[in-house]
Amino acid sequence: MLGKYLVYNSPAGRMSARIVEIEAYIGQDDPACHAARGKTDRNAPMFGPGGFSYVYFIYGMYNCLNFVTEKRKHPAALLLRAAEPKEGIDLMRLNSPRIRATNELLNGPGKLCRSFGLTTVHTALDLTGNQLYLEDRNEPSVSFGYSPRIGIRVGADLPWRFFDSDSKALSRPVEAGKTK
DNA sequence: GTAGTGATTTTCT
DNA sequence: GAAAATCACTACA
Repeated sequence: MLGKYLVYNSPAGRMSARIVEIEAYIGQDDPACHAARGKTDRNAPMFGPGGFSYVYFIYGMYNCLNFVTEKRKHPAALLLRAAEPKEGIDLMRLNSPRIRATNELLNGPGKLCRSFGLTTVHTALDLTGNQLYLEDRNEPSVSFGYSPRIGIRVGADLPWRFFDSDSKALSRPVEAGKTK
């Protein structure tokens, strides 16, 4: 998924961004995964088939966007943490007026959803539709790195965060010795 | 430039 | 009633 393009045809216009940072949340054995304690109203999309969105509300102000990856009854998702704005940058600025640098419009899971205008009404969308989807533009493979996941209190020892180590739009600096 | 802390509300126990 | 897959502001160097 790293290096692919996220496209969102919003009511206000088309926006797209190159994905540069993701985290994996896999199954009921992963203590940090929302699905670890069973199915609830919130995490229900993860228990459905792959290829759907999962948006959840967190910390009273922010939303985070995930892509469901596995088949039915096998909860797993990728959290989109950061991306480089490509199209619709003006629209993103309207949603995040306090952010000045273009590279900072999408460099965090909360900011990514805010700049795109995504909320929980966008959860469980079919990613093969024409509203929210991925595009593979066949760009050269990226130099990627990995690190422990960020912002969680359990399962933080698993190195399931992956990022494009050449990007200037990461949510955290590249740590020494972590690139491949 | 980095480090520390308040904001704010849904969701689950 | 407490915690949460976060962000932005403030203080200080």
